[in-house]
Amino acid sequence: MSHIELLKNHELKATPQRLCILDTLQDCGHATLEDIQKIIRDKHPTLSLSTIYRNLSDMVQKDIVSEVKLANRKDHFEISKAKHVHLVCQKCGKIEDFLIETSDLAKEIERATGDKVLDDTLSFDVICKDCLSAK
Amino acid sequence: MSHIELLKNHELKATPQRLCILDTLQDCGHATLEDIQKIIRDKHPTLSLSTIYRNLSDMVQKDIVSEVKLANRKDHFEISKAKHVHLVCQKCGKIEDFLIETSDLAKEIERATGDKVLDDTLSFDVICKDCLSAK
DNA sequence: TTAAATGCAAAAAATTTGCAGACGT
DNA sequence: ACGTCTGCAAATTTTTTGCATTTAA
Repeated sequence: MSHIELLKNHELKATPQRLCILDTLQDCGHATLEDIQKIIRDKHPTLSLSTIYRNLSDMVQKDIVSEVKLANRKDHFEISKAKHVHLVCQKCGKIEDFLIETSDLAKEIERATGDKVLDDTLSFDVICKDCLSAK
Repeated sequence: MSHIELLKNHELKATPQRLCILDTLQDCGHATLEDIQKIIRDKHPTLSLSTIYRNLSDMVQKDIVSEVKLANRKDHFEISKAKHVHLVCQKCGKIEDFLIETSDLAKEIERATGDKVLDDTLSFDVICKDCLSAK
């Protein structure tokens, strides 16, 4: 689905600013607010900071974009996609995605607590393959 | 271990301010910076905001306190303890801890990626038992 | 006694808001 | 044409810092 459709499907106008933000997220995979500002400053120098704030916030509300919170790192934003685990390399800082079935854990929690598990976000701190082999 | 020992073991002086912050975290289990300010304002009205910031930051550095980042919620602080999962109720906002063995997941990730998994932080969004039965 | 810690006030950084004009549909 | 969206500047909120004084060890 194109970003234009994506926005329209969520009752948001497909403005160049919003498309620019989405393109940036698409290119980066993960990006902090700072990253986004910096990248956008080149492509679209007149795009204001408040517009970035407002649109990220709106798109997170609409669940077009996800805000990813990780320990010891600035918050990242990304285009919402299927559930995955974040692998955060403590050496080089790279963040990999890893698709995984976590429903067994969810089931176990439901059994033990009586709660209903809705959704999950999971991250692991790792030393990535590249950093391991660089030693 | 007392909070005094806890601080001394980490080369931090056991000041009344630090003890007050730790007591507050102990009582609350989880607390946002705002919570901490509010609670401390009563017990110890002269404890300054910058001291709270500085000490939380120092104690997180020393790993006495953990900063818990959760999607769509303000960051929480808590006294560091054994690894556990956070269950965040989307209805009432309550956060429960749930001790669980996640090493199988870690193993699976290591096998599939070649990374070394160091540590984990995991949270699940739930509707808690109480909210479920309140319907 | 002495290095570390605190409070205060001020600075800096991050985020939000109001509003007049521009723009997507 | 209409209501939404934007840029700008200003307001607000959050976090950090410098420094004189106090305090734990």
